[in-house]
Amino acid sequence: MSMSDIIDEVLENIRNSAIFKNREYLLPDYIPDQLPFRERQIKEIVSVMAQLYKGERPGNIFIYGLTGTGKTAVTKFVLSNLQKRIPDKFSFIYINTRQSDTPYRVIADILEWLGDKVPFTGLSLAELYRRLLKSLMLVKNNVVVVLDEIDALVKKYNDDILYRLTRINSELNKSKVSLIGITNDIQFIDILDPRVKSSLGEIEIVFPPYNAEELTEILKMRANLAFRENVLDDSIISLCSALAARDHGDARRALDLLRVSGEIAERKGKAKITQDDVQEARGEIEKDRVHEVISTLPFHSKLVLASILSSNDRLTTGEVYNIYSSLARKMGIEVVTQRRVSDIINELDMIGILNAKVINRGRYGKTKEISLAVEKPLVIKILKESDSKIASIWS
DNA sequence: CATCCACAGGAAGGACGGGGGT
DNA sequence: ACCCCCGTCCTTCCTGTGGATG
Repeated sequence: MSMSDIIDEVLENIRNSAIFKNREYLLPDYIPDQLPFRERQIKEIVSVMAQLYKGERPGNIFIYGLTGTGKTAVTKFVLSNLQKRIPDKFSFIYINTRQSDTPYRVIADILEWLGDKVPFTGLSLAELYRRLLKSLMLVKNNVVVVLDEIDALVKKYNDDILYRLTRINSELNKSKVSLIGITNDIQFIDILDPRVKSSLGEIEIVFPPYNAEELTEILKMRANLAFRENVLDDSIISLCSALAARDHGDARRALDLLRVSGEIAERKGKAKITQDDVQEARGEIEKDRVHEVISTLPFHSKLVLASILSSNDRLTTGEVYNIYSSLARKMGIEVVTQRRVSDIINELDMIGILNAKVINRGRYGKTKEISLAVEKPLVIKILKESDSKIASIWS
């Protein structure tokens, strides 16, 4: 089969889809031209950014809101629309600090965006800041830097990068930099250095979670764009919204759920999405997530996880460490310290594979109560196929 | 009511592999 | 060629702690 045949075939499949008219409208990175229930936030951001029109530096903005409350979509929406209207007044860069998760990467991203080629690693941070300043000197317009999910970056490192970025303007004369910081941790601002706090928190905007009715409305709009007629009725949309509303009103999850439900119905060759498809989609999304996080774990984290699987009860840190140690001994592998295992347990908790709760048992000490947060057979299956040494535990 | 358990979790730093600048 | 930097995973040493028990 030739290349163009393959392309034709894929296109043909899409044209023939009984379910989707245009699947892209349900993908997470699609920015709609309507953002319902966010008028107030849009207005606030625009009124701050309007300073750009006069060629002045807008105040730094700090945006809070849980995941899937439209923070990123609204910010991108406002900036790109503004860009269309006053293209010669400013430029902006969006950086997700979950992807670019070190100060080095963030600065490197800005430099690359400015057209400066920087090595993946090797330079000192000080050198990067020097280059950044040099490059910014040559920029004529104001620059808006959006830092999405900065709480993660600042917690992992410190707020030095924010401090430097907020201070950089004093070294620049032509163009000025303004920051938009996005976070889903409300308490985040408290851990900032007071100087950064006062500078970054010039304007604060809050994004409350969507409730079930609002989610329903949002899903309806997107469903109309994405699906063919009569593919789904309102009960499907309500179900997706209800499931997502239970999860702190996360619109992204709701959209994912709807899209995957559609994909499942399509794979089955059905013409309509049913409630069962939605339930199946839930399971599939969760499985993908678990697979993704477990298979990329370092070896000892996998081994710690495997240790926890060996019991159906809740375990303490000490018990986990004992099981882990004996597994490692059997396999002839050096153990890491209990201190490290304690951190590994926290990491596994963070990514939602375990539940680890600190408890006080009085006389019997302070420890963590650890249990599996996901389906055990699934974890075993993933561990087996991702590491042959660990697979030998169950053989 | 003080004690003391079984850890929690912070701080500092090191080994190592991937990558520089000059 | 030489020395330097970075991120990741890990160690060592440490101080802190809620509440059942004696």
